[in-house]
Amino acid sequence: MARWDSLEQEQCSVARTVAVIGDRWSVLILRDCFLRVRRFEEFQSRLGAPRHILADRLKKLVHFGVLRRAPYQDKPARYEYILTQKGLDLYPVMMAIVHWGDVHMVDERGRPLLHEHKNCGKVFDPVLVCSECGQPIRAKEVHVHAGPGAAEGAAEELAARASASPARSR
Amino acid sequence: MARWDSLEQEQCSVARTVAVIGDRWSVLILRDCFLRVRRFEEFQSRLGAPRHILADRLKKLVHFGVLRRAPYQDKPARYEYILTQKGLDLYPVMMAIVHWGDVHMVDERGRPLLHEHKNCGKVFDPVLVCSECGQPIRAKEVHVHAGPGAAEGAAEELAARASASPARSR
DNA sequence: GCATATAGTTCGAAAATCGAACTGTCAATA
DNA sequence: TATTGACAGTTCGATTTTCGAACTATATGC
Repeated sequence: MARWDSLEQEQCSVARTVAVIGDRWSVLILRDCFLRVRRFEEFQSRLGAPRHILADRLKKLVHFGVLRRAPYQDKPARYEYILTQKGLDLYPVMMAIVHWGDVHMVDERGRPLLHEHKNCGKVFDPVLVCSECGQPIRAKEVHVHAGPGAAEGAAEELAARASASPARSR
Repeated sequence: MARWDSLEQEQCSVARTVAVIGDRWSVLILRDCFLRVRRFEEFQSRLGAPRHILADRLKKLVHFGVLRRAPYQDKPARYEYILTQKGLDLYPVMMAIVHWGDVHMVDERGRPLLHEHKNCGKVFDPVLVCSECGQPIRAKEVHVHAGPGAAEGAAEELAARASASPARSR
């Protein structure tokens, strides 16, 4: 992953997130974390991943503060991997991924899992809404600005791109 | 990607989504798509990806119906890559990724990009809410059931896991 | 005839991943 | 006491992917 370390430095929140969870095993590990899997052997048997790859990914997720490695017994020392708050904050990413898969990738048998919101007691879908007005968000209703951490020239480039080619020709 | 083709077959919406967008370049390509990039050369110069890898990923995204390859001129024939509805539906995934990066991976200079909701005119954050009651969703407030497309034994396994280890010991 | 633009393809070298076997610690069993 | 089993990794050679650089193909403009 030598080349990919530079992603962390990029002036882009997608790139920086991809540096953390942008490989297949990491996403699957996190899926299992949200299903309360915590131990090496259990990750391994569920995922079928090569053991050293699993060890590497767990190490990396700990390094990035997404998981923490907590002892659950001495003699012999054993550790389990638990989501930190930073890791728990990936829940919207996971749910968005699950929902897209539920809508676009299911077979004729339907969804593998259903999600029930304990607060209201109903099976639900996750919906992405605007923090300010509460309405669902669609790509075309969003305008992108350069923020304080933008790269040089990003503002101009975004402006040019926004005016070019009016959204859709056909 | 020989081994990963089997992900598509798995009884899990995360795995099936990962089969489509589960590598680094694909996510970065999609980021650029949502910023209205459409042409091979522009993807290539923005991403710096090896050209054959880019070609391969674009081919795959078209194969999965996330992008379509549309001609924009004859003589010589030239094509551009445009998000389909299936691709546009990945917007919540992208926004969730961006937001996590904004919160957890920014440097001292702040967010690279700001998102303005045209409907309400404000800079916003994406929030994941319950489709049924409209409240924001947290991982601990969700109970997972086996759905109609679940694997054999999934229901029992989930039930066992839900009762085990009451959420957090320390 | 030659440079430029666009969208790829080809190829050998380098890096990541693979499966299988091995290591180390300790408890329980024979 | 020797052996087996559970757990959490590490090591290793073979395979697969990715990398960077060069090359191909089509057409326009000088």
